[in-house]
This record gives sequence, structure tokens and C-alpha cells, in this order.
Amino acid sequence: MGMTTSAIRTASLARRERQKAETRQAILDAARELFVSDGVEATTMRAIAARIGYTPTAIYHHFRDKDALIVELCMADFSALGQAMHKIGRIEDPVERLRRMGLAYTDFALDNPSQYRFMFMTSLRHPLVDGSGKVVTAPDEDAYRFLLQTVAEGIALGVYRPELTDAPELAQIFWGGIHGIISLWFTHADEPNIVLRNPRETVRTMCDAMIRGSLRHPT
Amino acid sequence: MGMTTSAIRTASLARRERQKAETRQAILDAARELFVSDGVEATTMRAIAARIGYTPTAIYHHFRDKDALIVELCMADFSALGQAMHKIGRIEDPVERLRRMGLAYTDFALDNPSQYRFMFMTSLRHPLVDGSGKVVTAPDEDAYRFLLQTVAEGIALGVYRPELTDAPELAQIFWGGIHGIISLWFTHADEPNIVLRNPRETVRTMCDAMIRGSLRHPT
DNA sequence: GGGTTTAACTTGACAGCGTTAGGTGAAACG
DNA sequence: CGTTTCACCTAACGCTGTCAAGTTAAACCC
Repeated sequence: MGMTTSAIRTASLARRERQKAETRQAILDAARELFVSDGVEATTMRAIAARIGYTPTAIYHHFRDKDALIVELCMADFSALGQAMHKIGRIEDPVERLRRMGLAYTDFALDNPSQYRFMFMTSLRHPLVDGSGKVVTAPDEDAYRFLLQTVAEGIALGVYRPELTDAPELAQIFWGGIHGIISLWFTHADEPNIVLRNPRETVRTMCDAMIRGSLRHPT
Repeated sequence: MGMTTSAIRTASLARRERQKAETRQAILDAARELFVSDGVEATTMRAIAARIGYTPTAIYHHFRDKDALIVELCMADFSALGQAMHKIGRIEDPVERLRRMGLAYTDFALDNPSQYRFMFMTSLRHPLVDGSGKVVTAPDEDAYRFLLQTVAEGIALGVYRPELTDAPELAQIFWGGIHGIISLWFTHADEPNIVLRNPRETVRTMCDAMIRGSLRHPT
């Protein structure tokens, strides 16, 4: 029943890699918790390390720097957002699909404020780079492409007003509008001088108004 | 022709106060330049001090901390924005006025990106406090109130759709929409995966669409 | 089985940050 | 002319992200 030497070799190597992957994941988990509870800026490498019983420098054997750690978590969030968008993909009418995408996007943002903050309210210094040094096409593209395609479908069907023929522009308007409500809420919700309404309802009202104002034949 | 002792006294005191005010202003000027060129986060107290030939600690005799320095500059910017808004105040039609306010707001943001970033894309920790410790009503209110009033006028005139009767909500939608285009531009303009159109034109298109979709009788 | 290599992790440090306690020295005051 | 005031400086603290140089246990090869 003994393993061959080569079998042992690969088993050992596999265990070693598994252990390394486990540590790496522990770092990611700890970082995620702290980012969510304390914010990205306020979490220190030392705090992340302390939470999993390592020294701060240990993190640097798994991630190039703090930004790389953040980006890694960010990518997972982007793909979660992309999945939420794809669930809506089945809706036939591109206008109704657009509306539903806006609401789903808003739900994601309000349910994951810390992630949203970093995904869309801060600019990454380094472009996303994977282990081999290649620039990673951000999974962000996923959700963005999906929006772009939905808008383009509507344009192709001729449902939008004749002056609205530029899909990127229309996508930017729709995305920007919703993003504006959300980011305004995140940064100014607790200021006494400015009255802000419930962002979910406000987004809904805005979507309706924007869509109505963009359609060739408003219903 | 000699001054009385009391006259000398007040003159001395005046000069002393004037000198203090001058260094205070020098600090503000240096800080402004660095904030604009390098960004708020990236400018250090040491850099500000070095630029005017003082030690970093000297700044703390004029401002409680870095935030207070930032807030001081911010207030000037808010009042500049408020003035830009008031120039539009004469326009009779509240809808056209709203549209023009949106465009003026956009011009301000794109012409003063660093200021805009701090005014609307970051949340101040301390509420604005003046020398005597009273909470200052942010001059921000000025522009915001103006927007609110313009929207309310339209509602009162019955130009908006019957379901749009909440002035703060409508103001939030309009402000948020424009803010979204602008902040999206600021944080994602140089990302290769996302195509963003000229923000000024996009805002214009968005304003038209939002207004059209909000009016009871679109023209 | 024993020497060599690998690499995950630690130690100790560096430069920079915002900020503060305490000192200095010139001007203002009485 | 002695005293007080106060704008400014010196020196430092505790914090940050990060790195060069060890340590040490496991994996490898003969």
C-alpha cells in the first residue's frame, strides 16, 4: 500500500501548495472583514496580520503590496456584480432589462458599501496585473459590457430618441446617474445641512425619468 | 506729528495681527497650490511648510489640523460655486434655470477638479467649526438651497409630472445625475477598459433627458 | 540517511506621515 | 527696564507601508 516516491513527491508538493493557498486565503478573509468593518484606508497591514497570527511582512510573500491585496478582493466583487447582472440577462425587452439592471446595481452597492466605495469611488494606481505580469482585463468589463450591449440593443431596435445613437454615451448617462445617487448618499448621508432621500427609491424614480426622457415613444 | 501712546499701541497690535494674517494666508496659498497640483491626500504638512519657509509645526498655530486647513479652502470653493449659481438666478423659467445650473455646476467641477474632489467626493470627518466653536452652516447650503428652490418653483408651477412632488428627491436626482457623470469621469477616465465620452457633452445630454422625463408636458 | 536547497515566515529596521510638548527669542506691554 | 506674550522652532512620538537580512522546517537529491 506504500506510495511510489514520485507519488509522495507530488503529494508533499501538493500539501505545501495547499498550505500556502490556505494562508493566502486567510489573509484575504481577514483583509475583507477589516475592509468592510473599518474601511479600506483605515485597515493596516499590521491589523490584517495580527488577526491571523502572522507578522505584517508575511503578507508580502503572498501579495506584492497593499494595493495588490485590495485589487484581489476587488476582482471577486466585480465578478459578483457581473453575476448579479447576468441573472437579469434573460429579460427580453432591453429597456425593462436596463431598468432592472439599474436596480440590481443599486442593491449591490447598498448591500456592499465598502466594496462599492473601492470599486467605483477610488481609482486604482496600478493597472490590474496577474501573477505572470499580464494586464488583466478587469471583470468589471463584464458588467459594463453587459450594460453597453443592453443599451445598444435598444438603439438597434430604434426605441430611443433619434439623437441618442451613441451606446457608450447612453451607457455612461445611465450608469453615471445611478452612481451619482449612490455616491452622493455614501459621502453626504450624515451631513446635517443636506437632506437626502432613501437612495433606493430615488434611484427608481431617476431610472424611470431617465428612461422616459430617452425613449422615442414614452409609454 | 507724533502718535499718541494709545495710537502706537493699536498700530503695533494691528501690524502684529496683520503679519499673523499674512502668514496664515501664505499657508493657505501654498496649501491650495499643492492640493491642486498633487492632490489633497498626497500633499503633506511638511511640503506646505517647506514651500513658505516655515517648519511644519508652525501651521498648527494657524490651523487645528490638516482637516481644518482643508475645510478652510473648501469653504472658499463652496462660496465660489454658490456665486456661479447665483449668476444664473435671474433666469425666469425654473426649468431652463435648472438646466443652466447643471451646466454651470459641471463647468465648475471640470475647471476645478481637485477642489471638486474634496468638496463632493470625500466626506469631512469633523463638522465645519469656526473659531468660536460654533458649527458653521456650510456655504454649500447656498448652492444646494438654490437648487432646491429652483426645483420647488417648478413643482409649484405644476410643470413636473404629478408623481414628482418631493423637492428634495427631485433635487437629489438632478444633482446626483450630474455628479455621477463627473465623478465617474474623475475616477475612471484613464482606465483602458471603459470608454467614457466627453463629460460636458454627456452631462448636457443627460440633463435634457432627465428634464424631458420629468416634465408633465415635454416640449 | 545526510547534506543541500527551497521558501514561508520573522526580526529589525527605514523613511515618511500627522501631530505634540517644550523651548527660544523678539516684540509688546506696564 | 523688567515682565509677559506668542509666533515659531527643535525634537520627538506613534503610526503607516515596506524591505533586507536572518531563521528554520520541510523538500529534495544522492
